[in-house]
Amino acid sequence: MLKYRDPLSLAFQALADPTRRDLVDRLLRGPASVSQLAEPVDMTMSAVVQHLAVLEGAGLVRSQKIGRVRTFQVDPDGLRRTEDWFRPRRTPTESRLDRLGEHLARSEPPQENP
Amino acid sequence: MLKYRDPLSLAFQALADPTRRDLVDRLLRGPASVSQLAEPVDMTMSAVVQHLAVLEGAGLVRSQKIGRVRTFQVDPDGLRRTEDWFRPRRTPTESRLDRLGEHLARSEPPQENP
DNA sequence: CCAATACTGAAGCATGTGCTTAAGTATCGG
DNA sequence: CCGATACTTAAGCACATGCTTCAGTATTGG
Repeated sequence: MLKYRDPLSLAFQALADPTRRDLVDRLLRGPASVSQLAEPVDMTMSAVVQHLAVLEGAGLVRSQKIGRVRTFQVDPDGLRRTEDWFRPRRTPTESRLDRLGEHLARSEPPQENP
Repeated sequence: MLKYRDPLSLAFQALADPTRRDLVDRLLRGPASVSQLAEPVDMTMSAVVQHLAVLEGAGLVRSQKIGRVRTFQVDPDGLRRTEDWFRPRRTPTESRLDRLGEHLARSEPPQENP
């Protein structure tokens, strides 16, 4: 079939599995090794590694290996690019608020609880 | 396996297919019948109907049948609920702008290009 | 050094997915 | 009424996915 190889399809596909979304959530709290990621999950490390490969293939996480430990972390750009699919597809009512938000974001840096 | 039945998984799964995203895009320009949706797509109407069933099962579109014509339209809430998964998962830098947007959206109705 | 640790990779099984074809069932227009 | 229209549904095929087991390969601590 060889048809779902575009980045958006890969990302949505990756997020369609609750185990993988849990892994993303874990990684949002900070980088973690394969063992650390596998520990709370009720399946073999092998399966977790396969899930991580899907997430990495979708550009949602990245990893690097130091010694025998591979450490994963979220790729914020991957998440943002996926979320960006929705923005131009909001209904007009939602879009008006949205355009305001973008306008303000462009014009003034925000204040943290002034 | 029977494991991907939660609404979020269904929605992401539905959006993981380019044909289905195209159908959503078509429907964002206005409601359409099955025939109208199937016409520009290079596959049988049967296949398109199956794609539409996936989208409807995921709560991304709705349909009603009048006479022999079934008309589909986007369900904006379904799309918004799916997009909402990303919001609390943005990195801190992005989140600051985001919280500003929400704050402003709550306080003042926007002006259209004054 | 060498056994424990931390993955890695291949094979295999059960199910799920994306199509097609083919045979329906309603409704409508004349 | 009756043929065209507009779906609907079921069966079946090829390939994808989510696991498991099992057999590796590097690293590392003592």
